[in-house]
Amino acid sequence: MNAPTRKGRITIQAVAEHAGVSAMTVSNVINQTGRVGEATRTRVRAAIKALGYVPNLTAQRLVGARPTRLGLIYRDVESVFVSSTLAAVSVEAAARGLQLLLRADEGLSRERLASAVVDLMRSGAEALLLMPPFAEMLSGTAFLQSLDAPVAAIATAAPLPDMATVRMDNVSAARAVTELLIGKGHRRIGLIAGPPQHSDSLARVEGHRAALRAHGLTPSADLDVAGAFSFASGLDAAERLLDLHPPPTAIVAANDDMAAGALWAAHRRGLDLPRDLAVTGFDDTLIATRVWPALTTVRQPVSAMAGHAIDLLTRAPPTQGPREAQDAVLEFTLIERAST
Amino acid sequence: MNAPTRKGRITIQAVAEHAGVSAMTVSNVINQTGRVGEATRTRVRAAIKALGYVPNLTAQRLVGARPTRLGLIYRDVESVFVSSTLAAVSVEAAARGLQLLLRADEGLSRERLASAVVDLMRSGAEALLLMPPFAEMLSGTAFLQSLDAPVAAIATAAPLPDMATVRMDNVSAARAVTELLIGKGHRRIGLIAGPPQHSDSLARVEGHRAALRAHGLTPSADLDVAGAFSFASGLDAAERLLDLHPPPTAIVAANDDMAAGALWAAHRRGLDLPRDLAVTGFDDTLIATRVWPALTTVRQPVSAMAGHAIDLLTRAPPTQGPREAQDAVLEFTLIERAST
DNA sequence: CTGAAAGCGCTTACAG
DNA sequence: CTGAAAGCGCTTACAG
Repeated sequence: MNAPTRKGRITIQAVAEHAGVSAMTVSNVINQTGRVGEATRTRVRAAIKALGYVPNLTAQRLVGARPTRLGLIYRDVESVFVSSTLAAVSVEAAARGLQLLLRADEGLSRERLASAVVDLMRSGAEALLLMPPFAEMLSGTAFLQSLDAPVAAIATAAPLPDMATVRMDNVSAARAVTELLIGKGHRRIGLIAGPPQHSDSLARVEGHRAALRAHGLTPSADLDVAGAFSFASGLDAAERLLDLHPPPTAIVAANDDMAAGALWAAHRRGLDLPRDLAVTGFDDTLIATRVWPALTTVRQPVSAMAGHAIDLLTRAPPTQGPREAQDAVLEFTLIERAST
Repeated sequence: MNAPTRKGRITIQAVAEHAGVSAMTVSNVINQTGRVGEATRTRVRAAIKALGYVPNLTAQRLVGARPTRLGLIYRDVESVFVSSTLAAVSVEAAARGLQLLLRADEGLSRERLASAVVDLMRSGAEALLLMPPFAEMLSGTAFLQSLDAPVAAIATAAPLPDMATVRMDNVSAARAVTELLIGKGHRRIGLIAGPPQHSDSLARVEGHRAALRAHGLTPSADLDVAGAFSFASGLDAAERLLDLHPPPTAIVAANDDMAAGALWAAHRRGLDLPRDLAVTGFDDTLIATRVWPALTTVRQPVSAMAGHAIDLLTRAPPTQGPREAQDAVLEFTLIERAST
């Protein structure tokens, strides 16, 4: 098996000569643009195959109209969810031959976020991929309006008027989780919420409460504790819940990291899980199957979301006045494991 | 705050006009190549700043000699280590404005691996980043010799003759882990090894045995169990170790995922950790601080390794006969947590 | 020290 | 249906 040498790279020109046509016709065949005769098309395809031609993405990009460089703002890489999402976005972008430009923004200020986005665009980003809380922070701002590039968000709770969204139904998913617990006889269920800046976090709280109400249970204030999506915040929140008299028999956490914290709090007190306490997570990150006992959780289809959002971003026709925002809702899966 | 529009992007030409020089001089200032007068340099820099100019990477790439597209082969994305490494490589590559081309290869065949690499090069990869077991599989082959592109590997156990390597001292790290346990009085220590195709895995076994010998302990065959770096394999291996009479008082696992499996085996038997059993991992992945109890482990500087390897790859002078392989050894950190 | 010219490998209007 | 020409935004020899 021989490796292709760098200099000997096959160009569109070589294919054109081999097929006895112009480079432009080869381009037309590849991009399925323009009308090309069936015979010519076949001949060009044969030449491409014979020479093992692969278009040079860089050249394609230099001139192409479609966005090929994606900007992504992220925060909290230490979080398993963010780390996995970054990996998923990378894989999906690479699979489409796109370049990814990343920028961390740990602040909560709109100003700083906007300047991070500007930097990203200056560095060559031609489309913007967001996730909570950035999507919510930017939505509705004049800054976003002034951004002459397609924008999409994944994992938001609801469609947004000024950007494409790809998401799952967080309310229904959270409702399903709590109903699972109610079905198992739990009546006193603690909730560890996520940060209010994240719309998905709020939707999960809403779903939880809807399930309680639907089953004639009154959501009580002392059973609702605020968290921040972090492991440490989950641990703290669970400690407070377990200090109640009587303590809850189950804890619903708005993500896996906080659920892992709840497991720790239970272990510290020597509780027998799930007999003394049931715990649920959200996202089905890698840790869900590593902690003890394994977490009942909701699988969020992150890779599919990322791929879908990227497709919306790169297939969007080049800017031509205000586009109507698209919205896609992907399926979630409730996964029952040993923690309930 | 205003966003830059796509069409209005500032080019090298604009900077040149603003500074009253040629585009080539601007290029020379940016790339610090060629001799440019101090006054001119200052003027150009001012123009760059005034206009907020950022070079167009795509154009730079089309013509540039240095590799700007990195190929990476990976496997086992479900593994926390691999997922984090992918995220780390993405971040490091993006920080340098490089494009990452990914390809999964789940097989163990050299043929398939080689054809995956060829595909990657055909798609435009100009340099190749490897990790175990791929680095070991390719090293010494004629195929690698025929590859006209720089190659680097991270996380191998030893330098390799035909590629650059960036790694840590796995032998010393594993030795330190086992000595920590010996220092705490453990004399009967079980080992869950990783797959033999990974050189780092073998080095960890070696370090463990060296520690035993150094303290007059005889490595016994029944205490050494084979694993595969996966959680499930760690669980299985630990079950076998705990079935021994007498069982070990400590288990050293060659990575965190297998250590998590060992924790599960212990929990299933109702053992009190670390009193009844101490467990150690390796890598300090995200799960190390989520499992209960938190794992004593070795932090492998993955991001730094990735960054360093990428620098070696992209700063290498364009192919000019056989290069001597470079090797860098980064520091590890032994982290003691509640599992020991 | 500085620049005019050629070219990287494609695609996009525009002709024919 | 097919092609000649221009151009995307840079950098690289080569002059001066």
